[in-house]
Amino acid sequence: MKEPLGRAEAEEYASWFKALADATRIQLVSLLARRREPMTVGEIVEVSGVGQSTVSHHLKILAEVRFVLVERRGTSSLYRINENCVSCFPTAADVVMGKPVPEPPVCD
Amino acid sequence: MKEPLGRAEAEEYASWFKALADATRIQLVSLLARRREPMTVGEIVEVSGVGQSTVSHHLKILAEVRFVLVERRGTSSLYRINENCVSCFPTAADVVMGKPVPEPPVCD
DNA sequence: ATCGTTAATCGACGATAGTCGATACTTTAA
DNA sequence: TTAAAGTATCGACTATCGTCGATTAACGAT
Repeated sequence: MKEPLGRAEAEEYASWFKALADATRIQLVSLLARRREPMTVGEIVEVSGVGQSTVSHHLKILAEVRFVLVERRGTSSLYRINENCVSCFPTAADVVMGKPVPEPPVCD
Repeated sequence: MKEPLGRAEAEEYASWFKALADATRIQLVSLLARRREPMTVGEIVEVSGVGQSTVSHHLKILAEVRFVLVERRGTSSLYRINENCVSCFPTAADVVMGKPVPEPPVCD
């Protein structure tokens, strides 16, 4: 029988799911996904109604697993969905099947 | 343009991902997935090395989203993976594409 | 160089979540 | 009915997380 996941792998898997385990982050992802163009933090703050520092905090978490990509343009930061990461994001079936934990893809 | 997810839907999505956003729960799922037969809480406690009340607590969380199914047999509780739920578990792409939040499937 | 704009970081607070030991509950066996 | 076994729940503690306001840092314009 195949061995169950060790603690280290389990934590790696969990860190992926943690990125989407918050309603605010789900909303930010949903918002970015519905805009063709990248959005600045200020725009996101306006539309979402969440505080600026809070938005920045959540975007950082999403960026750490490369779910979103950031590009600095002048004094602004442009955030957009990383389509590559969306497709590499692990599924529940991956956990059950014991698939190796994906690494966040390196992009631009 | 399609509307981004509202708060209520975002929280429903988040509650799915929260179920797998903990390393211990990932390990329990992984363990159950690799055993053909259902396991009792006692067996899971032995193999996982986690305290009995902690195991019970995590199994309850997994059962609430029907990721695992429980069947009482005598004084024991038999837990097993719910294959239906594994396949209906939302993916990151579902969030991005604005797919309706899945309902945990009703089983047996 | 300074000022204004934008975003990231810091510090603090309350809320939530994970863990454990102890206790209560449920079911079977005697 | 009692006792024993197995599990769920409770209470407490700690750690982590989400949020906000304030501050700092980075950049462009004047």
